Amino acid sequence: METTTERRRRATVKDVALEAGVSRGTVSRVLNGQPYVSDEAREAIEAAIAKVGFVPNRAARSLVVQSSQAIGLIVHEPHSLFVEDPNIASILLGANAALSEEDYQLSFLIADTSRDVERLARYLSGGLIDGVIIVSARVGDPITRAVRDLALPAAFVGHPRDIGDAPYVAIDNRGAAREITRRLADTGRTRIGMIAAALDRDSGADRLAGFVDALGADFDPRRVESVPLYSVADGREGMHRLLERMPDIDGVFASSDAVAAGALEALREAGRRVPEDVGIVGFDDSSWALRCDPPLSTIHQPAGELGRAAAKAVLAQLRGERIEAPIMLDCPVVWRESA
Amino acid sequence: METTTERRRRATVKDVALEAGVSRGTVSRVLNGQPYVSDEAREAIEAAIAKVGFVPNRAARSLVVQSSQAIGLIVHEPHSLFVEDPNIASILLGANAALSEEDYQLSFLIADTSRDVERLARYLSGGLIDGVIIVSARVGDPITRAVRDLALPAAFVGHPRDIGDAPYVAIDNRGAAREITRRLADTGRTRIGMIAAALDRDSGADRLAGFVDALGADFDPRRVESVPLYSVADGREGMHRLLERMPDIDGVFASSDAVAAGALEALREAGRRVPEDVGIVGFDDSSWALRCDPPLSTIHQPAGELGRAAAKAVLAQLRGERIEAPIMLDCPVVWRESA
DNA sequence: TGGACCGTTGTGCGCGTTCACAATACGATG
DNA sequence: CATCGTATTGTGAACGCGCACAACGGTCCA
Repeated sequence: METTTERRRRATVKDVALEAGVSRGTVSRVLNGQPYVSDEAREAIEAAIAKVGFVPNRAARSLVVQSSQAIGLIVHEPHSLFVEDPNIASILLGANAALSEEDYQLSFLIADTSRDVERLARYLSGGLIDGVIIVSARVGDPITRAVRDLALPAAFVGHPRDIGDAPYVAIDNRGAAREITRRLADTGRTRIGMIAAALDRDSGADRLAGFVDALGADFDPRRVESVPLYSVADGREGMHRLLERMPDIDGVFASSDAVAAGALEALREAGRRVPEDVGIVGFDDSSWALRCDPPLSTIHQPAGELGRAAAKAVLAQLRGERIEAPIMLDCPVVWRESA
Repeated sequence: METTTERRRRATVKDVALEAGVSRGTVSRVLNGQPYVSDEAREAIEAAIAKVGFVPNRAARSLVVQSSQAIGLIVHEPHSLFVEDPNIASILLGANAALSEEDYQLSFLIADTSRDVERLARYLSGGLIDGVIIVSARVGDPITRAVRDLALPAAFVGHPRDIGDAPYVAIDNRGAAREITRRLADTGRTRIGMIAAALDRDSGADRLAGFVDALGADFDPRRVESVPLYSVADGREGMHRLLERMPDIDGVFASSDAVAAGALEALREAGRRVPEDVGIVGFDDSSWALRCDPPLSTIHQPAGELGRAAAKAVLAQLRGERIEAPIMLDCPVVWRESA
């Protein structure tokens, strides 16, 4: 043993059996709540378990039943974004709640560097994880590939195009973006631009598509400024560039609340008033939305529910059920003061 | 098997051995990089591994070597706080980086409800986790007790009083609080109050102690408003109460940036200008600090480094090293515009 | 009294690894 | 040529558990 603290040998079923004066099989039966064990045997065993401080070895159990009662939630993101994004935490909590109800343990796995990705793939294939929830995957993501190769029960939050018919839970990003952009127009804005972030993933691309839909014939690619991440810094940068190209801009659709928060800073720096001079709307209804000044009009993204639904989808697969249709969740517009 | 997709039987060492025409022992040797295996055997085995798509079963390996190359990071927090707290994410990332370097997998475990706590304790004792990093434990925390009972290598971030001589990594909350409060006084504030959050944990209590230190003879318990959580809502609530009791207040030490953000809202609602009428300082230097208007003067908490150091402490214990002294990290004052 | 049946219990095997040991082959050395 | 050491390999046991099966003792009915 490698600790200095001389870790004492753990009690095993055999110890319990010995202590209780029964056989391993009987102990195993009470452990798993199976029938055919007499009351006196059960009591003796329970007493013995308490006495020797027995706790089943999960590795051994996993080995024989080929499952570990643990499911992973994988986030493949660069550092910075994860720290800033409150959505991920909510998804995590929602998934945990659903799993907890069925006595599954959630294990949150993060893939940061490419080295992480490799190690993670090994870990997943090691049999210590029964299924996975994958958040914010990109098209061509190596994690996605690894999961498919392992035929591991999985559910995606969001919908990268290359996951085949794997179950996913999502919102209608495109429709929501269309709706919120339209209402921006309905309130009288005529020179509307967009800061489009994360075009390399489905949510980003779909939000842009919704924007294009809404503008219809008025659409002009010069109205869109693209930035890599859903981050405050990128939002600010994007807004600055947009202001330069459209000095008379009077409406902005930022593809996330964080992006909107950055845009708000840029607008303030440029001396524009919100919502008087320019109206702005975000996406997510994260804690950013209320924290901004003025509070953001945005799309409510049910992050907790997404996590919960994804978890349930994985559990269903574990039970052998087949998930046919994607699970789509509602995401209403929340109208506040920024537009 | 429980999946509908007919998960194919995984290849085992035996399959590889058969394919390569050698014995299990030899396969095991190349798998673990041990000496005494001929070049031709090694090549044959590597080819066989690739051919049959072998990947070692971790449960089986864990069973015999009594270790799993995975360490847990436990956060025991009610929902809301975790979602709001950017520190936790940074700690997580720091720990992950350190573990990744030694090829350990980080598994993030959250304990939300009391049911979670129980399940978590079972999970930890199951042998699938070699050690744990514990964040934000309270005194008397059942998780702490479970970990001690298991004699699991552990490291705490922060310093609950009842962890005995378990290794921990922390900052000098008391000293930092003292320092920042003093500078509040040095800039001419004379009627200074504090919003003290989370007094049930060491960080909260120590920050209050530092405040008391700084005020010295001027201290009066009526200057302190206590709230349960490091949250924006509680900060706002606390500030409102403080304003009521000290209408002439001209300086506030909020025990975290989130609390300060809430206080800022309350001050704005009360029509006080910051920093002209009242100066305010926070604690953490989280993303809140820069996001507030005006930007917060605060204490820089090296969250990523805390996580990294805690991870290293756990790994050291796994190697059999004994961690004598607590690990203390620097936390400089960051002076901005809110005071 | 014999057999069928039921509840209850014990036993052996296998899950996929690693590890210690024995066994083998080969060359070098006396 | 016998002996020894060294490099390499195979084999059995063990890790802790669940499961299938056999075995036991008793009750009930014919």
